[in-house]
Amino acid sequence: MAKKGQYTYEYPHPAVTADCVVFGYDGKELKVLLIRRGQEKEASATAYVGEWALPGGFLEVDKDKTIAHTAARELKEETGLKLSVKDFREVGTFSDINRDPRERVITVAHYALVKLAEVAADTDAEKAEWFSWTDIPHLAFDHDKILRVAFSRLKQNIHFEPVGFELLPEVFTLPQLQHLYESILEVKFDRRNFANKMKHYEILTEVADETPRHGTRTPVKYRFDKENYDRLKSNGFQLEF
Amino acid sequence: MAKKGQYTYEYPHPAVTADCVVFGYDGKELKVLLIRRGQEKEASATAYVGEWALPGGFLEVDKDKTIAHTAARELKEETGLKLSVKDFREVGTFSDINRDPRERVITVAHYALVKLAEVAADTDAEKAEWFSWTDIPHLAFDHDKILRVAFSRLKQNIHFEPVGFELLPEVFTLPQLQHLYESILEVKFDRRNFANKMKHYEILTEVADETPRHGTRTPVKYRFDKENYDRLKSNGFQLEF
DNA sequence: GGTTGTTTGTGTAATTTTTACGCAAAGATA
DNA sequence: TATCTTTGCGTAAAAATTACACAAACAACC
Repeated sequence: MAKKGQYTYEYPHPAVTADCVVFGYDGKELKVLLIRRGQEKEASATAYVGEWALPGGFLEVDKDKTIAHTAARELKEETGLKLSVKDFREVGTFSDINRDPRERVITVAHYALVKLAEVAADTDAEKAEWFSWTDIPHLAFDHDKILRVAFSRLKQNIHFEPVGFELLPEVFTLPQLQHLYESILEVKFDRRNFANKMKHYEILTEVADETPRHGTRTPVKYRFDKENYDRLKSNGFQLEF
Repeated sequence: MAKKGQYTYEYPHPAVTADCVVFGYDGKELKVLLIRRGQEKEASATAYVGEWALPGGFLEVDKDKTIAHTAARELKEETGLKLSVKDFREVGTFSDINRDPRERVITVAHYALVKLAEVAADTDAEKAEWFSWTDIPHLAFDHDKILRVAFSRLKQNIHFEPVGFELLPEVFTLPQLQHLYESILEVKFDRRNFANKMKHYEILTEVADETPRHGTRTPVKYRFDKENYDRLKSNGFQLEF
């Protein structure tokens, strides 16, 4: 353990943290990964022990190349989830002078999208838990606010980026995709118009169906065509949902 | 002056700064306010002395309520320009481990839009200078990158917010407004379609013309109708330019 | 004072995009 | 076998976007 008072500066410095809003989708609801505070073997005295919070932690000044690296490292440490640095999108900075009772802490919030089915096994159930978007508990610090801003950022970004495909499994159906869009945008679409519009973009590839699904007519399965998406995008096309 | 080594922490802390990209518009070109580094009577040893840079400076840990307050305070100190805290929109965080040669410095970039004609007299010509967007010098630190990101953020936001009106004088003409949109979006519009679309939004109020203008047919003058804009917006309308 | 050149304002038809909507087939359940 | 839910498909109406031409205001020039 480091000796107290080891690091001195001529002027006061704030602590800087990165927080992570990790969104997942189980085919029905949008979910968020939260941790319970307290178990940490961390530097500073803990605060909000026992409460739910966003995963996150302190920037390591001489290790973390960027604040996104902090986010990735802390997410791994606190939840077991190992994501690439470029999976994190910045939400914004939260800097209210009293947002942390211990000392002045500025946090840079990020969000990330994961394929829930594929990563569910990786999340350390001891520390972390997936919560439905509609059933989020009260959170520590200003994390409620961060969560709201992160969601609104996701809602904006879905208009211009194919973020939906990062939340769905490799192979998915149109009704699944539509339901996801409806969950994020909080609206309802007409099934036929949604399908027409999606197909018009030519970014879906039909996949040969193997495993029939549950109790109704089996929907056609698709895969996101990233090659074509990148090609269209480089030709100046916009997604515009 | 504070004694050296006065502030100690158990773990290393980064310094945090706020930088400001202030955009103005002179009726012809988009402009940016820059300062020349060096004159500062600041805490830390200076870096990039004599080079051009974005105005900005260090968070005062126990004074600045939020990082936006830092931006406003530093802009005032360095350029004389006094803006309200809510005039600043966050661009993003820049945190590369080597972006400042002195110590680890995280900066939160902001942008602000001003009515150039009204504030030009306030800017301290000793320290600050307005540069045309098309003729920006090389900047200190990673400020070139920050500037590019700030501009792209402005470019995005103009689609959803009436940002154009923050850059124009109270009273302006349609050709001025169109030219501003073209400058920011880097496209050309058809004059008639632009006028039709704008008028369709019903956010412009015609103003009785008093002072005829320069060498051609005098254009009709307008004022931004904020009341109606807010009303339309609360009814769920979108600007969508 | 007339001519020329530049800038502004206006409206409509053609095209494209978005919206609204009905029906038949696939499979599950009773 | 009948019924229910879910999926896939296409078209007509409405709305938005685009393309486009001419006349009037004013300045500058002769």
